[in-house]
Amino acid sequence: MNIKKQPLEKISQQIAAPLEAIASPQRIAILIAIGTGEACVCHLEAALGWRQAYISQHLMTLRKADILLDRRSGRYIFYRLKDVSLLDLIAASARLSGLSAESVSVLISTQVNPSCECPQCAPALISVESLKTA
Amino acid sequence: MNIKKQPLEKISQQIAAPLEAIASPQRIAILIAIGTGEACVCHLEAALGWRQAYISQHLMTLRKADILLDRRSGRYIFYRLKDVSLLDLIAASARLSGLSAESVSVLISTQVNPSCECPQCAPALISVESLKTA
DNA sequence: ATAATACATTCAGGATTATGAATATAAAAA
DNA sequence: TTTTTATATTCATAATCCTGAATGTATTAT
Repeated sequence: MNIKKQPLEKISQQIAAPLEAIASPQRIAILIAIGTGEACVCHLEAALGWRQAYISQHLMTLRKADILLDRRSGRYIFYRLKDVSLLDLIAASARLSGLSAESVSVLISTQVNPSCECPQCAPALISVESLKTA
Repeated sequence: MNIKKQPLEKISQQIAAPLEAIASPQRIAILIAIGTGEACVCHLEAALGWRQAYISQHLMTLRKADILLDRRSGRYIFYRLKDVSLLDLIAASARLSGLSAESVSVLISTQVNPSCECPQCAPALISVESLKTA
């Protein structure tokens, strides 16, 4: 055994730390909405239908727990998962709840929201708009 | 697509349910102490060094969340994980905290506690005791 | 029947969290 | 420079949770 056996109490505390941040319906919805890509706050507003301040608070919790990374681009701030394997953890948790892996992955893949006008989603809308004025 | 797309809000609520029960240092310690085997409350008392009532409360939380199963045998009640893959979820969460998979698995494998006299641990002690009186 | 053992439940206070309202900041546009 | 846009932060409070103390219940032993 070349691994020093740490006390169970200390280990379980470290394991619990990220889980405590993740274990909330709101933050799991946010993490799924971000998925493997990036999302700005306004995208999440459109995707989730919540007020901006509320979303920012949950994002702050996830950032403090070292789960999210952020990147500024102009006046947008894009969030992404620090470790994409977190989605596997969410999938594993879904299995525990009796959900199929697909019922989650279907949601993760929807990156573009028609009611969102952020740089991530807008390109899909431009063609539609330009048709009207043409 | 033959899967009906459920609303994100509902899905994330279902996913969060078990996580909310698990996401606590105390209950993760209990789950690791139970591991792939069975444990009675008195075993957990010895393994964790907590008072009995405190342990029972956390066990109740895990039972309500449908994470643990219990089996009565005489005056002992043995708890076990309903789904052993939960340990994979804990391992995945340990990885997120920067812990090695081994640092957790080492703890999971320690099923016998010398300071516990429950039926699970006593067999290992009998030989030691019988040597003294022989 | 009484006592002892193993475990569960209830209760209560302090600590923490969730959520909304209001406000602040930082970048870009006018 | 003023305004607008996108996002962050602070504050307050109701709700929840953690934890310990006390007590209840079920099973076995005497």
